[in-house]
Amino acid sequence: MLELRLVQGSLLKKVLEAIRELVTDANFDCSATGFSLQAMDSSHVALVALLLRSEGFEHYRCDRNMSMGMNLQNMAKMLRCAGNDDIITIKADDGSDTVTFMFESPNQDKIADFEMKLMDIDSEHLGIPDSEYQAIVRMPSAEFLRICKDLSTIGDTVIISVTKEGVKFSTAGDIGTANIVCRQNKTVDKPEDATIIEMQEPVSLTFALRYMNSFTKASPLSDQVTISLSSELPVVVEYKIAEMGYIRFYLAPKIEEDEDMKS
Amino acid sequence: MLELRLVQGSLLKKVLEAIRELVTDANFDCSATGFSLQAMDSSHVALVALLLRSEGFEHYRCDRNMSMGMNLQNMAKMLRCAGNDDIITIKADDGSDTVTFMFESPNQDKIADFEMKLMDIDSEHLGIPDSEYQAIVRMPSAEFLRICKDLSTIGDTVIISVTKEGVKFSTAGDIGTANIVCRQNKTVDKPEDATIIEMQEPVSLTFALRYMNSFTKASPLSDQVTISLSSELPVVVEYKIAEMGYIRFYLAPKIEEDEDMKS
DNA sequence: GACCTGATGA
DNA sequence: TCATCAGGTC
Repeated sequence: MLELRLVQGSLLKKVLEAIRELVTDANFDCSATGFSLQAMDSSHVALVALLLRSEGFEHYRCDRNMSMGMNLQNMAKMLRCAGNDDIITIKADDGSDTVTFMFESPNQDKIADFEMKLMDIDSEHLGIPDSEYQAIVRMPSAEFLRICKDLSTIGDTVIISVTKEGVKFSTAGDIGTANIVCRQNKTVDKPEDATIIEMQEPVSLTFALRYMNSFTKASPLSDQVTISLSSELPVVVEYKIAEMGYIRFYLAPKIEEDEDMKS
Repeated sequence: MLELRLVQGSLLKKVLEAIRELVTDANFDCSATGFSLQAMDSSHVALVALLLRSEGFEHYRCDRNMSMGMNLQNMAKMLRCAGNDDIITIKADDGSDTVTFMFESPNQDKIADFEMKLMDIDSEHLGIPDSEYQAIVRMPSAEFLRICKDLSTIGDTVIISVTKEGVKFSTAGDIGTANIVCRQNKTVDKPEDATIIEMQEPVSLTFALRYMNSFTKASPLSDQVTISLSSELPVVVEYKIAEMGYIRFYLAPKIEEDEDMKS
């Protein structure tokens, strides 16, 4: 038996809006630790990892570990039926092939339950090691969103280069080239406006903007985004989910040869 | 070497949004006087003249006259990547075949530079004589925009008739006819709401609404528009750019015979 | 209330 | 990638 009650239901709504474009089907894993998901995007290039810790739920009952395969498009459809202020409860009986989402309006006047069929999904759960990164950039998520969108109008890939002074986002396309530099800035009125760079050594990596733009769909979850970079490692783009956990997106850098081969 | 720093970068953004629909490629001419452009629209019917005086820039360095051919669609794309509060600097080295647009965010935390290839464009720079006009109408740009849009839903051409009392915009189409009269009104709370007519003698001219509607894309640049009319002369539709200059659109009147010839 | 811009689905 | 739809702004 599983019963997870989330007072701030809008969080779950935002989580699904953030990943449904990238991942079509995925297993949600439920354990004493929390409610989590790990999945590759449909083209097997990017990876999404979600964690909602059990402590973040008002009520968290998970008698034994469960893995529930869901179609995220359909799950998002159902969650869109929840009001933003609704309390959402996720329920599943042991051995059942369905999951139930219950939405309670704040004043308890409206109670809805949506039942969805579960799917069998081959899960390839990767152990993701905690790596040391050459550079970690924390910046306003809205700014990162804007930069990725702007650069997309010029080119298809972004080169992210970190030095002590700042982080540079560059692209090139038919009509020209673009470089956007964000300086480190810790002394800002509101902490959510800060741009902070922790750098062990300079790093410069290339990524497909298409995926970056998908990742930024998670911006509503957090004012800040963290970008962790190392040569030879996938970049991690992380959005913290207040009091609960995170969404992390992993994307392998493009190898330099790619640049020469295109034409 | 050319370096023009414009604190109110949104002006340049608006200028490009105003003319990119009408003109695809054009030469920007840079001299000690200012940054200017003169170009025919793609069907060679209308003419655009832009002037941004050097005094309007915070910093204006132009060692020698330069003419820079740009694709306005691409230039607009790049300028859209500037924030509305950004400071924009236009840079070009002598003999270079590129131009660089630099965007600085107000707090200097974000600095972007976009480089664009220049083009070779045959320019046919016309000397436009300062003519005397039979009538000059000054009116709110939003009102002119609205009139042109409204009349477009009825007909394809507008007859602009000026008398001492006011200016009349008329059209006719399959579904009927329309006349909109704006009376002179100098005694208005806000000067930008005034409608002022300076008339030497009455005049009535016909124009294609399609072009008028293009011209009104410049409305965000100025609260007022000036329409200068004379028989046998192109109409001038002018939007002043605060402290800097103007955009002027020229359009030849339709000859009366046109009316009879259309079936 | 209308228009325009941005976002989404086919 | 394009057309449609929704939300924000004036």
